[in-house]
Amino acid sequence: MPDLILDHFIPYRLSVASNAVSARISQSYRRKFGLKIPEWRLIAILAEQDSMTPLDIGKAGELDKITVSRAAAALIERGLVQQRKHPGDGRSHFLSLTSDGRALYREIAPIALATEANLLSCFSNEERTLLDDLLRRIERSADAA
Amino acid sequence: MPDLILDHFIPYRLSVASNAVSARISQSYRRKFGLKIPEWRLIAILAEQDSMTPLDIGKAGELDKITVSRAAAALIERGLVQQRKHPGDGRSHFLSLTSDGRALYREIAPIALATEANLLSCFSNEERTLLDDLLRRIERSADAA
DNA sequence: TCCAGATAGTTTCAATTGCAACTAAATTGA
DNA sequence: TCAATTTAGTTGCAATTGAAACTATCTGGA
Repeated sequence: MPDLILDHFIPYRLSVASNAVSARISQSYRRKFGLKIPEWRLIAILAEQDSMTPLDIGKAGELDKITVSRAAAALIERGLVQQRKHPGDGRSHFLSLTSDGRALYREIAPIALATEANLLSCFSNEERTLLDDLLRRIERSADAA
Repeated sequence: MPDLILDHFIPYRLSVASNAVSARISQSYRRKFGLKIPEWRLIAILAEQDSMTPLDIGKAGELDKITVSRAAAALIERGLVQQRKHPGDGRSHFLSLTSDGRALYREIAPIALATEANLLSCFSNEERTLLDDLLRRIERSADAA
């Protein structure tokens, strides 16, 4: 009856692949470091940018403001992130990693990269780049509409 | 400091792309037909296979048994899916679409395909096939570990 | 200047999810 | 044969998530 074959339906394939990868990755962040995915993402962003407002973190990491707010609160509580006043805007503030936060990042980053390498072990470099590119394009396409 | 660039980290790209696509797609199922993603997926599976047990549906669609159970209950409630006894196993049962369910499927399927076509409108056929293939491989890789 | 939006971030509350416990039926093996 | 274990599916409860309301601050125009 159907001309739609779920098994070849790209949104389905994408969701299944993403779930499988997320499950695999988040397990290791969670078990070893007690971090949820948004928390890990926030750390990774701050490691690249040093100091940012929650709003900019959200933009940089596709996190909504509620998620950023909660992740930041949890990380501040654990002493991994610190807050300081935004000089020009009293509603906002800057977030940055503490030295504990940076130390944690230096522990996790290699593991994250190794996990990724493992996931992609059967991919050539071209394929890897291609996947990155295709994912970006489909994402842009989805956002557009 | 980091050798990990979030923006090129494949698990991140995958998650962002999948979320963008899911958001786009689920909105249309939800608004037009009042279906959640697992409900839609269950319908799509039954449209292909005609009659299956919840267990087999779960295997076919990467849904866990709780999700299948709840989706099926909701669809039965709406008269889109029906249950009948499993002759050989009293613990289980068969699920299939009712004629209303099939009618709904015939409405949604073309929309789903059109949405997919739209998402992939800037992809060549080769790229499309390639994406499917790459997603399958990374998924297998993630499941393996 | 000061009031009417607009904006940053947080909190509250309701919906969704997922684990673990549960029921019921089937299978295994002494 | 029948008790112990396994399996199919459901349900109850706790954690996660997200939308909308809220607080505090900022901006722009009379």
